[in-house]
Amino acid sequence: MIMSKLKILVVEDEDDIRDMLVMVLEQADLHVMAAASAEQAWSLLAEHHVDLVVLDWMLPGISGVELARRLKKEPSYKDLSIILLTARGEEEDKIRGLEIGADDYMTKPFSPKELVARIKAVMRRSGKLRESGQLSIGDLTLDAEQHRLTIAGNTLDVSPTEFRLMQFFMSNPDKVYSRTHLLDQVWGRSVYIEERTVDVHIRRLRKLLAEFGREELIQTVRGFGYRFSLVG
Amino acid sequence: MIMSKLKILVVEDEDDIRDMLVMVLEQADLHVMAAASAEQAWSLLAEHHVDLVVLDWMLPGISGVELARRLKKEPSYKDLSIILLTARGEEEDKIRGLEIGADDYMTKPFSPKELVARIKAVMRRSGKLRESGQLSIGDLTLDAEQHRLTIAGNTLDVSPTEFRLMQFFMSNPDKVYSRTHLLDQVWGRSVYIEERTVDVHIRRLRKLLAEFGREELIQTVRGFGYRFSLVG
DNA sequence: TCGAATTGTCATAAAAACGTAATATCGTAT
DNA sequence: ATACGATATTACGTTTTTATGACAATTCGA
Repeated sequence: MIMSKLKILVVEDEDDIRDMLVMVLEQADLHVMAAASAEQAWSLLAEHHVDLVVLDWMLPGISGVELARRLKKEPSYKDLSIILLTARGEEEDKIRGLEIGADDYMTKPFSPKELVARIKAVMRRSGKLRESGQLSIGDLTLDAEQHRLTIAGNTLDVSPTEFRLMQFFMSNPDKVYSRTHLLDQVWGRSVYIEERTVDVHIRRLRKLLAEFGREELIQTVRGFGYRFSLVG
Repeated sequence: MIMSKLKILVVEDEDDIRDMLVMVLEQADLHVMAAASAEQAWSLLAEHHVDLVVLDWMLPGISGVELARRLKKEPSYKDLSIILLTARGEEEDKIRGLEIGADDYMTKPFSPKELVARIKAVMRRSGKLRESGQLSIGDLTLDAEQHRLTIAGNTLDVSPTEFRLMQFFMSNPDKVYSRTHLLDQVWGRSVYIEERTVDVHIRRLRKLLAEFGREELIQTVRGFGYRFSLVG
């Protein structure tokens, strides 16, 4: 299926960083626009459809936080996702950023890889990222378009959260993920949820898989987290 | 992604230069140790697995050249790479250095960038620059990402502590470690645990390895500790 | 608006991992 | 060959971690 690229707007006043961001995101096959100020960003947003804004916290004039607040107030931008870039680990910033309505945040310096991963995660959660057609592992098939999970032809009746969890696992098989990581990727960083909640969802998935004798696909790695893998 | 860093030993008597080197190399995401003399270097090498030595040509006492010569004579260090630092670009030094068996040389002053580049180049040549997060020794493979330990394809079911112990051994093969050292490295310096406890964990690992006839990989060195090695 | 489905949390059960001590073996210097 | 110190092995109580079932709050449709 052909699908137009996701459109990202980068708002960052420092030229070097902005250029770097643009390059990184274009590399990741995203459609990128850039603005050096909140004002410029505002007019670009008015003219172009944008899926997600990568927004620097500190901007001259109207700050990133303020812009985020205004965007979130505007009903026409309710589908717009926002990722805030904050300077080194200011815990308070994170909290305020998420309160304002940002979907995620990143602290500088960050790895390009992580930024792209977070953008995709945010997009996936907001349903803007159509993960390419089908994912098949063993006799499990996850069809993102149909939002359907089948095992040897039988449809599994999974809830939305379980579906996203399974989607994450099947997109990243064989690797161990901590509960924290799973919460970040599947639930998003803008919600605070107990780590143990992951266990419960894992159990629900396993219960479904068990009906077809495939519960061993989701493996516990004691002390670390969970892994999805065909091999025991 | 977790990936065992390349381990570098800097041997340089001048404090300023040594500190600078350490800083530069750490910046480049290398695991760095430092020694001020050949003697100190020798004992560090005995205790830690090191991939490459950055060695000053002129050292008080045993000179860098002499240390290089001795290292190259020692069969247990045959996989150790050496980069010599010489004061001026004396062509003669260069020749002697390479004759001795150094893998590369650099003349002071040099740019940090160049040093890092040469280190990577040497490592690449000797095949130590691994791309994946895998550690393979013989038919044993430890994959940090998957958090999985396999022997000839079969997954070994190891507990968290055993996994870390194995990870340490496989990152530092062919060297003897005392129980104290193992406790420090694998359990952490902050816990107090009986030395004999190490024996028990060693046994548990051996028991697993024995299922595949590989229990001799972990060897007892009476009076000193344990060693992980392919050679009996 | 009323119910079914979904979701997060908690309490408790169950399992796995750990460290220690007791005992058996082994290695080696007399 | 023997005794002594070091290592191997086993068993066991405790602690840590995970699994599970129930429940209340919330969401989502019908």
